[in-house]
This record gives sequence, C-alpha cells and structure tokens, in this order.
Amino acid sequence: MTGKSAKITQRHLDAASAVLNWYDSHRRHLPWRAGPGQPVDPYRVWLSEVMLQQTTVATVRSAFAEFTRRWPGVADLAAASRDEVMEQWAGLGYYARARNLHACAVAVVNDHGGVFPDTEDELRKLPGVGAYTAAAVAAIAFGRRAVVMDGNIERVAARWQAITTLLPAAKPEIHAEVDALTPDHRAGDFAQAMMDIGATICTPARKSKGRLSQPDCDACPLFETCMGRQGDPALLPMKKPKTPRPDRFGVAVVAEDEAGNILLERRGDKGMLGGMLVFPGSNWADGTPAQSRYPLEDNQAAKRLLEGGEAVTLNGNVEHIFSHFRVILTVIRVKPASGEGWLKVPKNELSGAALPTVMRKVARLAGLEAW
DNA sequence: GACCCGTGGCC
DNA sequence: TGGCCAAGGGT
Repeated sequence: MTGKSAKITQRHLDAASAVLNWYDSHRRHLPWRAGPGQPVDPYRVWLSEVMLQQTTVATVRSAFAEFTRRWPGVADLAAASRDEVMEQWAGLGYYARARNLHACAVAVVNDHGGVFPDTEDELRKLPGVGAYTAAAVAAIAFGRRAVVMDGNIERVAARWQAITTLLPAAKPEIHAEVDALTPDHRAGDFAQAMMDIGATICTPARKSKGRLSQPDCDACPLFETCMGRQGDPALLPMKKPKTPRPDRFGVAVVAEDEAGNILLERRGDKGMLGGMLVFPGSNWADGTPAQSRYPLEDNQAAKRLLEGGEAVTLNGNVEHIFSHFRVILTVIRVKPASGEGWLKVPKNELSGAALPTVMRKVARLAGLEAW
C-alpha cells in the first residue's frame, strides 16, 4: 500500500539480491508453495495465509491438508455450510478467521465469478483479508510488487537496519525499510524468503538458562549488509511490555438427556468463540472462584437444568489460557428433567462437533471424550 | 493506539 | 511453571 519508503541504496539492492539467491537454494518446501515454474493456485495461497495468521507451520500442515482434501477449490468451500467450516476449524483458534474464511469464499464466488481478485486493493476488501494477507496473496499468487510485512519480516528488517524504536510504534519505520528492500520482480519470492530467514535463521530471542538465544548470523544471506550485528541483534526488535493476563472463573454444565444427547448452545457471531458450540454455563467473571458464590444466577436457562436431576460438581477444574485471560471452570454434571430449548448432540458425535478446545477439556473432565 | 480474539510448543 | 511466541484482522 502507500507509505513512505526509505531511500533505496546500493546496500538495499545488494541485500535483496542476496535474499533471492539464498531463496533459490534454501527455500522451505511447504505443501501450499508451488515449486519453481509450477503454476500457483491463489485459493491455496489465500487459505494457507489465513491459517498461518498467528498459527505455527506445524499446526497448519495438517489443517491445510484436511481443508484442501474436503474443499479442493474456493467454490467447494463456498458451497459448504458455515457450520461445517466451523467444525473443520475447531481447535485452530481465533474463530473469526473461520467465519471470515467462509464469508470470503462466498464473496469470491458471488462477487468475483469464483476467481480471486489479483490486486492488493481488491483483495483487501475481502472478509478476513488485512494488510498482510492482501500483500502476501498479491505478491505470491499474482506476481505483483507488494510490501509484505509480518512478524518475521518485521524482526528481520528491524535487525538489519538496527531499528531501536519500540513496537508497535516502529511499524512505519520498518515498513519503509521493507519497501526499500522489496524488488520489482519476484516480490513474492522475496517475502517468502524473508519469512524463511525469520523462521529458521533470524529467530526470535528466547531466554535460555538466563541468556538470550542468538540468531544464526553465519548462515544468513544478510550477514554482510546487516547493521544489527554491530550490536546485539537478539535484543531487537524492542517491544512495549504487554498488559498482564487476569484470571476469570466460571461454571460449565454437562447435561445428558435420557437418549444420550449432550446439551449445547451455539455462540453468537460476535465475541469470543463466536459461531462455536459450548456447554451451558455462567459468564466468566473476574475475581473469585465461582463456586463460592451463586454461579448460575446470570444464566437462568442453565440453572434450570440443575433442577430435578441430581447435579454433581466434579472434582477438579478445567483451566484454559486464552490470549488475554485465563479461565478456571467448575464442571457440573447432571441428568436434566428436560433438555428443551438446547441444541442436542449425541454423545458419540461430540468429537466431530464445533467445540473449541476449552470445551473439549470440559468434556474430558466429565468423562465424555478420550481426546 | 489499545484491546479483543485461541492454541500449542518451547525453555 | 509461567511467560513468550507464531505468515494478523477487526473494532
């Protein structure tokens, strides 16, 4: 997109050239990457980029294989129901990605004749496609020159230029350097090369035995032009400290009717776990453990399940860490007098349902899943 | 800019 | 064990 570029120096040109040469012999071979001279499938590029948002390559490998086997093209994915997509996405997290993934496939079919738009601006308008994904797809799938900035490239560039400004304030400054580095041709290869370098050589610093792990600078194609090596590259990029993660407490009710169905509800589209299935339960509140108060006062429908049946509070808790808080759940098991009004899933079909991981932990504590 | 939004792996 | 991190997007 637009934005200031740093002045392009010979150092920039040398670095970009070295990166592309390195890529030709050291690129990672990943299922969603076309080989040299092989045709690129924009659907697979887009799908992999969405999956890779904040998610590791190892996790995406199997998920990508399952999705492409089930839905080989964008029209197949668009023709699926959203609930099917949510089921297939279960366990991958950030469920807005799954909602947007389906909405995006539908938009490509309905508004673009089933063909992905090939410019950054048009891609950017699709649901779930932000600055990074639009640039990546434009460059990788369509050979456009686009400035691709992700966490890896951000780190590599910040070290290469020895940028000491704190993130995220440093983003424009880093973007300007990446822009100046990005070649007119092979911008997609350049971006993927930078990500490979970030993932395998210019790795994030981790504390190990009280020291910071060091990047493998000797193996890096940017060795000669890197300014970060004049200091300690492991210290870069500098980041603003994160806000602490509070604890929340709540109750989940595992209710099984006479027919062996488990009672669930589907969350609304907005907010946490949107579109996914969850056990009835309380809200998750800051502060004190829920069992010390009146935990289901905020959910009368769930509370009603406990009336009539013998409710058992299970020993132990479910603990789960989300991006911005930790939740500790008390689990109550009950045979309700009536399951009316709840979504019913047969006990033996729970494993294929759109249950997020925290709810699978609840099911496990209640003895419902091997998992 | 700040905050919301999952999960698994690593040391 | 706890804190940090991963090919971010939406509001």
